[in-house]
Amino acid sequence: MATMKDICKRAGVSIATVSAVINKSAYVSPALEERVNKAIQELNYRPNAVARSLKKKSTKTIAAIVTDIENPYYPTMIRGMDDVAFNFGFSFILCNTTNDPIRFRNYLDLIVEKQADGLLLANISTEEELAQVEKTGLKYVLLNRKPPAYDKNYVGINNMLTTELSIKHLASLGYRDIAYFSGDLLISTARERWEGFQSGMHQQGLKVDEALVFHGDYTFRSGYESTKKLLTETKQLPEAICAASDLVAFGAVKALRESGIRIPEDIAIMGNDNNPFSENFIVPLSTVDHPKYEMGKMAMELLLEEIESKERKFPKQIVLPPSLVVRDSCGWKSE
Amino acid sequence: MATMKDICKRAGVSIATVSAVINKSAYVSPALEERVNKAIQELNYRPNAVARSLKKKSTKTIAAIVTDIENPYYPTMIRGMDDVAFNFGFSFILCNTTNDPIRFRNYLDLIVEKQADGLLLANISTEEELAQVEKTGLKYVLLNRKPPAYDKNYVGINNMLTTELSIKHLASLGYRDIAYFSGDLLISTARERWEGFQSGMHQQGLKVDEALVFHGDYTFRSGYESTKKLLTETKQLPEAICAASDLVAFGAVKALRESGIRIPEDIAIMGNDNNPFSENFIVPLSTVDHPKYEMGKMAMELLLEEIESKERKFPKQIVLPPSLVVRDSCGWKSE
DNA sequence: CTGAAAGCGCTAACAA
DNA sequence: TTGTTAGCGCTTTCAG
Repeated sequence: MATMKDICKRAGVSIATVSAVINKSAYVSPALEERVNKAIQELNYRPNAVARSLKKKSTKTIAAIVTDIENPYYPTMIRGMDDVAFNFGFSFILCNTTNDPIRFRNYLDLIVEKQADGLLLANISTEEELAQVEKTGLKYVLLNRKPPAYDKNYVGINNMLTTELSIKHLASLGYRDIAYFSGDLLISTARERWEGFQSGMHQQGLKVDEALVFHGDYTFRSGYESTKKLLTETKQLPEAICAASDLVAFGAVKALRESGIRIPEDIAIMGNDNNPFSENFIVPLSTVDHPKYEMGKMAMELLLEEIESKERKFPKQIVLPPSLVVRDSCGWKSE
Repeated sequence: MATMKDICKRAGVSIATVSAVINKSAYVSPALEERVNKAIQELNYRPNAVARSLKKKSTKTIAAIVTDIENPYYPTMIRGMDDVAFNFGFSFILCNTTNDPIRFRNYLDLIVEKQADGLLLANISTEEELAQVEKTGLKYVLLNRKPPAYDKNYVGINNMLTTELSIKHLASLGYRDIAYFSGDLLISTARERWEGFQSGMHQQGLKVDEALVFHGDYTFRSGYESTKKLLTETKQLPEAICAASDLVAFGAVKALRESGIRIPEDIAIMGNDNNPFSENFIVPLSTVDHPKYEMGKMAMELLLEEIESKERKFPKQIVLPPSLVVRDSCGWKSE
């Protein structure tokens, strides 16, 4: 690899001049600039970012930590991140913890050693995890999930509204007897959706039937099992199921169909998050769309702003709106 | 951030001693080692990897370039890569080109500037792209797709076998009249699957009906449109459709159902690649599983081996076997 | 406007 | 066994 020294020899100028033309950091006479550029071309020279980073104490790289890149929620978020990182000339280290806390710790160490300029975290749920992040001293922003009472930089969606919207939709279709399949309440988004369910029911003048709420997690399996339980425990089918995620709804649909129950004729089902496959699922799933791309994008923008500006910025929480997506799984109002 | 100098002051030793204990690169008396470790603890010191990289001319980072991280084929591959990178203490820069050639170029520049130790590429289809990669001078391995006649480091699957397996399965179920929905033949995997279809038909003593092959790409939309075309152009439905990807199969299923055609009763349909949602699709899709995780894993291993060993290794092509996954979309042999 | 030189944090000879 | 020192490739004063 050619270095700046090679360039200055070849161009017959000093190293400072080379630096000046590369970074446009000072006026250089057209003649010299020409010569330098020519040498750069000829030697196929590319500046060494490692050396520059050492000097400037900035690597222009951001790390993102995610628990499970195979969950289709994340690739879209990641694309949002990557798009803005790319536009800012930053690169982007991806860390997939597979939900392993020790792997999380190790990634954090790796990230400080590599001198990343900032950190994006999509799955921080506890104070302890947050404390570890704080300990790195890095600038960071959380997105999607957050620990209780967290009040620093964050971008997420209005999860409470997701379920309120769902209930409103269900109620408008005439359903009153509504089951809820909750996510894991240790996770902020699941707590918020659960609250939204309750307040939504309240707003619609409906009451929540404890026998009809099942606490599980966001997985397909959880939806499947909750449905099986529902089917055995309760004598009469509810009119509708409100699921905490599309995967949960998928699982429910599978179990329902195994019992010969038709959707939406016998029961309506509402998802949450608008999984890429919902549109073409067995029965196109009515759900609530989350702006995942924007989440990733804005989180990266927020972080980069924070990094590029010298002054300490005031913490900012950005909450994006979800939106109802009506497909077939809840039926249609008979006029 | 504390530096090595801070440590040596605090521990009252020389900087070389500190380096020796951190890297275990030389014997240090237990007493000194103790003192050094204590100082490291107290100052919460972490070595600066960029300084180390500058000196050692190795960054311990690998970049991966992928065209579309939202295609569920890739997250699994990426998990495979990340798992081994993590185990080797490497970190992992993700570059999502969104299929934009100029973005591809820019990523390549970024990657050489950042001094990545190696490069993983999942979507190289042309000589030109390959030439650009070669020009970086980096060690690399291709996976999944490759340019024609490429004979260097590669890991992929036996794509020809995927369609042969499909046809064999279809034939065993008694189908003879089989349509093929191809991917984009500019892509190596699509070419290989297409060849596999032809040779598979041949092996089963079946002949391919030109009127029944549709060239498109790997998308849902392509499957949908090919089916519409099939439905209008041909008077009689084939007995089965062999799709070049699961997404194509999904699109076909959608179009078929819109026309009231039942699967598998009226027509059988076979996917290819085993999308995570195929299992729970409208009709559970029979398909061919690709070992995506292993592909990512082995590609990263191959690359890391290459990097860690000094001698020039002999190029290696690893071809992994696909495997048939029988679900419901092709029906079952009536005893 | 251009060049010389110091130094970012670390490693690895080489000396002691 | 431990310490001194010269760079790695670049940026950035500061003189000229």
